[in-house]
Parts: sequence; C-alpha cells; structure tokens
Amino acid sequence: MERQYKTRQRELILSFFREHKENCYSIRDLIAELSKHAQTVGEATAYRTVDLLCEQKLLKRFAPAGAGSATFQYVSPESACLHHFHLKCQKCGKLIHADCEEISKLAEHIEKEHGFFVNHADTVFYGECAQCRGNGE
Amino acid sequence: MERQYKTRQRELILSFFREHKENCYSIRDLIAELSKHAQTVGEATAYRTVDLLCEQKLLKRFAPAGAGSATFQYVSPESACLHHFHLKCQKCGKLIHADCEEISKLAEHIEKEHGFFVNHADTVFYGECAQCRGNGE
DNA sequence: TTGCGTGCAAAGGTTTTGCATGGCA
DNA sequence: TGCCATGCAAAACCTTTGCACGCAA
Repeated sequence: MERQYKTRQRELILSFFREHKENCYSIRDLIAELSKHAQTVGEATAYRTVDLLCEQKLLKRFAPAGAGSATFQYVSPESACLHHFHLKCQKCGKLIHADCEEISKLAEHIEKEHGFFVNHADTVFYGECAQCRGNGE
Repeated sequence: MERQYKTRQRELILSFFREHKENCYSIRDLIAELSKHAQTVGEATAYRTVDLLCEQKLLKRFAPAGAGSATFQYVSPESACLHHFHLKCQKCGKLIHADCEEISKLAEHIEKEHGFFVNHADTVFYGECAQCRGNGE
C-alpha cells in the first residue's frame, strides 16, 4: 500500500515543519527558510508536498488573510487535532490546541440547538494570545 | 469628512449584496449576476468597491476554500455582527448569525481560562446547516 | 528496471496597479 | 472646476500542470 517514495525533499519539508511547530509558513517562506541552510526545493515540489502533507493531516492549511498566500503549519497527529479546536494568534502566529471541555460542549450546543454541524477541522478561532496581549496592546 | 462620491457602480454593488443577504459571491459571480440585469461594472471597480465595503464593515470577506477566489457577503451593521459569531454552511453558503448566550459565554471562557482574546469579526464556524443535513448527507 | 518524484517552464486564475477618461459635487 | 471614480490593459502574484529527466525501491 505504500506507494510513496522517501525523498530528500519530502524529508526536508516535513522536518522543517516539525522543527517549527510554533509558526506557519507560506510556500515562499518555506523555500526561503530552507535556502538559509543551503537546501533547495523546487517551487512545484513544495506545493505538491504540502498538499500531500495536508491530506495526511500532518499540516494544517490557513487561508490567506486578506491578499497573500496560504500558509501551512505542523499539527502533530498524536494531539488529536481533529477533535479539538484551534486558536490562532493573529499577531505572533502561534497555534494553540484547545482541548477543553467547554469548547466541545459548545459544539454540542450548536449542533443540538442550532442544528448546525460544526466542522472542527476547518474552524479556527482568530484573536490574540496571552503573551501578545501582555506585550503592550 | 465625506470624501466619497455616490456613483452608479457603488449603489449597484451595495444594493445587490443587500438584496442577497443569504449568499456570498466572488467578484466573478457578482459581475455575472449584475450583467443578468443588464448592469455592468468593471472588474477593477468591483474589486475596489468590495474592499471599500469591507472596510466599512458592510461586507464580510471569506477566504477562498482551497484554490479559488475570495467571496463577499452582506452583513447588516444594525445586526451587531461584530458582537456575535457566524456559522457558515460549507454546502449551501448560508451565513447564520448566532446571537446566542452560550457562544458569548464560550468567548468569555476562552479569554479568562486560556488568556486568548477572540476576534469575533474574523472567527467563523464552518460546517453544515440544518437544511443541508436534512437533504440527505 | 519500474514508476513515482522533481524541476523547469508555461499556463491558468485572481487581484492589483498605472493611466487616461468620465462623472459627481 | 476640482477631485475622486471608472475602466482598460498590463502587471504582479499565487498555484497548477505538462513533460523530460532523476532517483528510490
């Protein structure tokens, strides 16, 4: 069933994201960061690889805010990202995994009272994290 | 202070969105819909106008799902859209304004317990609405 | 050796911008 | 009349795709 080859580029990209769990990167960023370490990956390959990793639920894709490009961030599969919500800081980019009961209760509430089935994977709370709020508004 | 002219195009675009509160439209959709009524608006003007309307909080911008283009939808200023959450159906596109206490309580919880300040304007719950769930999964 | 992966270049689509013209106030 | 708005065309981006070559297994 394993129809995929292990290549330098895929290892490189996955490692990069795994080593930078705190931030998200556009394809452009990714290539720039890799090139700092004298590593090169073709643009098309980068796009193809992040698509692959998104399908495998190893990366999360964030839509461009206004204009700009999509960004990607590592999400560990073991953290059960499919079952909790995500809080994304709009200032520093930090992604917080909120595994809290209150939030799941809300999802239930929305489903029962509003008849609306919430897609956890696509729903992100945007705002500002504790640290950024601390560092002067 | 009013540095803006009232033009046919702006009236037209705002009216269109106001008369179609239930759905969201890409620039391409918008121009197509208007042309059905023998109304024309240049593409550049359409982009410039929706940007303007977004700044004025009369439209809400939805980032493109995967590839594709951004879409825009009317949000009435009187409905206090800045203070409640939005549920967006990924099937039919309907935007539900959830003015419910449970949800505001959650925002408080997130702020108090997680130290994360939620930006209501940018946060959208994606999922599937009651009707679409009814019409066969 | 087989067939997937890569990289280049080209294509496709969306959004922005420059500039001359048009139109509101 | 003075500016802002419009529309066209061009440009700037972002992303996808075709194809020949490279490389893992």
